[in-house]
Amino acid sequence: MGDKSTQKKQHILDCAKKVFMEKGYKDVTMKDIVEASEISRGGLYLYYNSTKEIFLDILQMEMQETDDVFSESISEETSATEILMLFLKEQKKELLRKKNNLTLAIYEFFLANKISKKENPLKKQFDEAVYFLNRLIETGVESGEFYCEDTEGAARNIMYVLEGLKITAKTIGISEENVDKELLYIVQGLVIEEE
Amino acid sequence: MGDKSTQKKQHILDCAKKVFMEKGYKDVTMKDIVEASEISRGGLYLYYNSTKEIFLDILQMEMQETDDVFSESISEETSATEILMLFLKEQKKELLRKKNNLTLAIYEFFLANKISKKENPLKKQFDEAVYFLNRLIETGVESGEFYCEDTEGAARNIMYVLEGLKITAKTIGISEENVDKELLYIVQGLVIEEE
Amino acid sequence: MGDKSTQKKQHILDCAKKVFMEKGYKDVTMKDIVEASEISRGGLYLYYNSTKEIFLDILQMEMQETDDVFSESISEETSATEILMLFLKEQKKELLRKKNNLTLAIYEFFLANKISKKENPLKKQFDEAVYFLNRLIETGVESGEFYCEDTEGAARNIMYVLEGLKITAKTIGISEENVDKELLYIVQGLVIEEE
Amino acid sequence: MGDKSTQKKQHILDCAKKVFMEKGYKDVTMKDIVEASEISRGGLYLYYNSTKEIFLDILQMEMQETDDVFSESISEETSATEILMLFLKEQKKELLRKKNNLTLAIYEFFLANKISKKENPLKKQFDEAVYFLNRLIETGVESGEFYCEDTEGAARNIMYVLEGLKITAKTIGISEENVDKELLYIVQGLVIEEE
DNA sequence: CATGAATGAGAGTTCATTCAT
DNA sequence: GATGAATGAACTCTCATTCAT
Repeated sequence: MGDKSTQKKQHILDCAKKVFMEKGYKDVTMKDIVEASEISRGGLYLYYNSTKEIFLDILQMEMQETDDVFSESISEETSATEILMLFLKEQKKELLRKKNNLTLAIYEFFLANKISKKENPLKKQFDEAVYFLNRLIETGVESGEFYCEDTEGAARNIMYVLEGLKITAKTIGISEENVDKELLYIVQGLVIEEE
Repeated sequence: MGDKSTQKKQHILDCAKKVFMEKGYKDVTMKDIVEASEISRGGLYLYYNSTKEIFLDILQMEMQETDDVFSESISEETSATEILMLFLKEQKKELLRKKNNLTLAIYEFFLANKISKKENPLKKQFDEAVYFLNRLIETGVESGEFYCEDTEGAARNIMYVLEGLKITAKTIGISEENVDKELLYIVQGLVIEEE
Repeated sequence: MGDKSTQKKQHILDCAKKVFMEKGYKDVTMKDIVEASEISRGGLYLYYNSTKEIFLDILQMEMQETDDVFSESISEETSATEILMLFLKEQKKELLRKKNNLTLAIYEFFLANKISKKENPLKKQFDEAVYFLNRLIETGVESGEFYCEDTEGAARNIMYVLEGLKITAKTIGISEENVDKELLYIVQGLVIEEE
Repeated sequence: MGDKSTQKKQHILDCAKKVFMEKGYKDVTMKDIVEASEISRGGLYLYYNSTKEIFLDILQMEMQETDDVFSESISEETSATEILMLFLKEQKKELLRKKNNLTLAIYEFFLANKISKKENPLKKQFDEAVYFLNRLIETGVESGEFYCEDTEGAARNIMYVLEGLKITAKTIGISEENVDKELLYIVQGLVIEEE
C-alpha cells in the first residue's frame, strides 16, 4: 500500500519537475501538473494540495542528490586544487545550462515563500557547500597549495560569488567568457602561483 | 494637457510601486493597482495596459534615481577607502531593508521576462556599478590606499558578491552580522593595512 | 462516458438554440447560454469555447433535420405539382414564422463570418435544394405537368426568389398575401394550365 | 449656426459611412466613429447618441442618391430592353462589389432593428424599384419588346430574385458567372426573341 | 482509492456614457 | 459648443477545488 502510494508520488514529482524546469515556479498550475502526469484532477489532490507542496517535495529529492555529489568528490585522493577546479567546473556547467534546470523555479519559489531558516533547504545546501569548501581550502592550505588566512571567509565568499553569478545568469544573462573570468579570479585569490 | 497626463501617470507609478514593494511582481494584478491608486478600472487602462508596462516605467524611474547616487558620491573630495565604505554601507542598508524595497519585484520580473541585453536596465545598472567601482579602485591604487592587480576583475567580483548577498537575503535570509563579515572580507582584500 | 458528454452537449445546444432564436447571433454571449442552460460559467467552457462553436454545432444539427425533409417528401408517390406545392407551402410556413426561427441568427452569422465555400453549410443546403427542385421539375416535365426549357435555371431561380422572400421577410417584413402572390407566380411559370 | 451644425453632421456621416462599409453595422462602436471622424468623444454625443441614429441618417442620405438614379435612367429615350439591361447591369455591379459597399451593414441593421413599415427606408426603396420596373415592363410590352401578362408580378419577382442574389452574395458567396446566368434567366422570361 | 465533470471566484479588457473644464 | 479623462457595467476566459460516481 504505502509502496504504491510512494511510487505514485514519485511519478508525480518526476512529471512535475519537468514542468517546473520549463515554466519556473509561479506560472505552474495544478492543471499543468495534472496534464503532465496524466493523472486525474482529483487524483492529484489525493497526494498533494498545492504546487507548493509538490515543489517542496521535489526540492527535497534534489537536495539529496546534491549531497551525494559532495561526498563523492571529496573522498577521492586528488589535490585540493583539482577538487576545487572540478567543483567550479560543475558549478559553471550548472550555471550555463539553459534547459533541464530548476534554478529559475527555485529562485521564484524562495522569493515568493519565506521559509523558516531551519527548514529552508536552500540554506542547508548553502551551508553545506560552505562547510565543504572550508574543509577543502583548509586541506589546500595544509598541503601548501593555497594561501588563505580566513578559510571560512573565503569559502563563504566563493559561495556568494557563485550565487551572484547564478542570479545574474538568470536575470541579466551572462556569457561563458565572463563566468570563466570570474572563476579564474576566485582561483587566483587562493592558489599560490609557482615561479 | 500633456502635463496632467504625466502627473496622473506619476500618481499611478507611485501607488503601483507601493504595491510592487509589498507583493513582488508576479502576484500584482491590474485590480491591485486600480485599488491602490483609487482610480477606475477603465481609467488605469487609459495609461497602462498591463502590470508589465507599469513595472517597466517604475524601473526606469528608479534607475534614474540610482544614477544620481553614483555621480554625487564620487564628486566629493574624500578618500577612495571612504567612498568604498560609503558605497558598501549603502548597499548593506538596501540589502537588509525589508520594507520599501523593490528588490523582490525586480528579481521576479527579470526571472520571468527575458529582456534583450541591450535594453535590460538591470544590466545597465550592473555595468555602471562595475565601471564606477573600477574607477574607484584605480583611484585607490594610485593613492596608495589599495593594492590590486586587476581592478576591473575586482570591481566585477565585488558586484557579484553583492548580487550574491542580495539574492541570498531574499531567498535564504541573511543576518546583519553575516553581511558585515562579507563586506569586511571585500575591503580587506583591497585595503593595505597599516602597521 | 462519451455518451454523457454528448447528452450534455445536446442539452447545451438545445438551450442555446432557444437563445439564438430569440436574440439572433451577434447579441448572444456565453453568459446568455450559461444562464439558459443552467450550468456554470466554467462548465460551459468544458464543451464549447465560443458562441461561434456552439452555433456551428446547432447549424449542423439543423441541417441534418432539413435533409430528412427532402428525402421524405420525394419518396412519396405523388405528382410533381403536388410535391412542389408541398415544398412551397413548407417554405411559406418557415418564412412567416416569427418565433422558433433561426433564420435571423443564421443570416447574422453568415454575414459576419466568411466561411469557405466548401464548408459552408448554407451553400450545401442551397445546392441540395436546387438539386432537389431540378429533379422535381424534370419529373414534372416528363409527366407533362410542367413546361420548362431550362430546368436547372428554373430551380435556381426558385431558390433565389425564396431567398429574396426570406431576407425581405426579416428586414422589411412581408405579408402572407405577398408571399402567396409570389409563390403563385412561381407555380404559374411552370405548370401547364388545363383549359 | 444651423449650417455649421449641418456641416459637422455631414462630416460625421461621411466618416461613419466608411466605417460601416468596412465593418458592417453591429461591430461598429461609437469609439470607432469618434476615431474615424477625428472628433472628440463628447463632441460626437452632441450630434448623435448612438450608432443607430448615425446609421439611420446615413441611410437617408443614401436613399436620396438612389432615387436620382432611377429618375435619370428612365428619362432617356432608349428602348425598354436597353433600360432593363442597364438596370440589371447596375445591380450586378453593386452585387459583386466587395468594398465601398453598405449592403452588409444594411442587412445587419435591418435584421437587428425592426423598423415600422411606414418608416422603413428599405421598404420604400424596394417599392420604388418595383414601381419603376413595373412601368418599364409596361412600356416594353406596349412597344412589343416584352411579353408579360402580369407586369407587377414580374416586377416584384425580379426584385425578389435580386434580393436573393444579394443576400446569397453576402452569405454564401456567388460567382459572376452565376449572377449572369440568373440575370439572363430574368431577361429571357420577358423579352420576345426574334426569329 | 480514482475519476473528471462541475463550480464559481476573479483576472483581464472594452466601451457607452457622463461631466468638469 | 467642444473636449477627452474618468467611470463602471459587462463580457471573456481560466483554474483551484470539490464531490458524486
